[in-house]
Amino acid sequence: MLTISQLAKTFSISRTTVLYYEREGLLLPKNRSDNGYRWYGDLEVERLRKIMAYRSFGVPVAQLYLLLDRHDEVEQQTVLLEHFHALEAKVQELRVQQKAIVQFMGQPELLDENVVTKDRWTQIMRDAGLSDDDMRNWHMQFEKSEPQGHLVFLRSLNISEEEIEVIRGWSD
Amino acid sequence: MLTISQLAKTFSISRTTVLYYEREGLLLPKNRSDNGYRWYGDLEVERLRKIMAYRSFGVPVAQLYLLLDRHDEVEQQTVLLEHFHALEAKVQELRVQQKAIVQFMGQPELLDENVVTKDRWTQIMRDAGLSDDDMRNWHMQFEKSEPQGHLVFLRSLNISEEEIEVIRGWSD
DNA sequence: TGTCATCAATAGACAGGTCAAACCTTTTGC
DNA sequence: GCAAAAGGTTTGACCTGTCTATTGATGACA
Repeated sequence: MLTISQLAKTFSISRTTVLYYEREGLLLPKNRSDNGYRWYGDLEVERLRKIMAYRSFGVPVAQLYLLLDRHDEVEQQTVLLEHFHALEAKVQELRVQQKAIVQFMGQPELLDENVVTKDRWTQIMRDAGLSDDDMRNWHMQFEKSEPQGHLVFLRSLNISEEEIEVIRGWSD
Repeated sequence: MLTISQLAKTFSISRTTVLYYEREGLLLPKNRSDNGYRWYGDLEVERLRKIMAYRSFGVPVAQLYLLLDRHDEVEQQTVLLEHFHALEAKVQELRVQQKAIVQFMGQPELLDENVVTKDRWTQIMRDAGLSDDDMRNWHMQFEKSEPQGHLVFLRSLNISEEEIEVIRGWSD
């Protein structure tokens, strides 16, 4: 049996967070001693372990009850799948922003400034602290997730088609 | 010359948002009439257009001054690039969560109690052809990239706290 | 001059999740 | 038996960006 602070320490979270979960109806103490202290047993530890796991998936606290209280596996799988799609939607949102940035940087006439050349881009990335490997990984990730945007970007650097093919081929 | 509400309507944002940008020192009215009304000219409209563009890239308001006030293009490109990487980091974070969900949905018993024990997990990894050193490296990698997830995993194996500390300490 | 729209300035709400702090009571340890 | 530590409850801060609400003054129009 653990006190609230012991429980919190076990999971490297704060006492307040445990209280927050209790307020949300997610994690009730097994019982209270006469002095009002909360006591948590194995079941509660197990339950918090699940909560931490689901939270690490990014599942909102407000949806945890769907995964903890209902034991309908199909329902749970559905909830997780929906959350998965929600994550995907966020990713796509970020990708759109990345794409917009790349297009913007590749078309500096929007800023009435100079064209970004390959050398200039390389220097920019180097100044940002990226190693050659970092750049290679960056291109591979870009190619994998947004091949069209990557192509547009590479063309904007006035790189030869041959070199573009080489860079895009890194992902294979 | 536009009033604040006209300006806001032009960009489909609220008047309050324009005031917010002013409070942040990003967009000052060209002048004020005797009654205190704000008046915005072409320069201010153009400036707000840029603000809206950068915001659509997801650049935080707190960083906009780096892109608006400084006309060092290298500096601006660097800011945008750093933001690009910040977006990439967020994407990777979401991808890790997605991956965890997939793995979990494939093996939900991992979160059930007393199913996968340390011995069984060790056997699974051994069956998969991993040596002791491989497992050690696996844990170190896991701890380095996803300490919280690693902790959840180790606890799921019902390993003693002491042993967990040892394993997590391998990364030091 | 009354009425309605619009402006100014300020304050607070909201979202989500966690933590900190304040203040009071109980237990613990020397 | 006193002080530290840890428990209780409750409230607020943090983050970011935008919105609503409030109150009071001004402008335009009939």
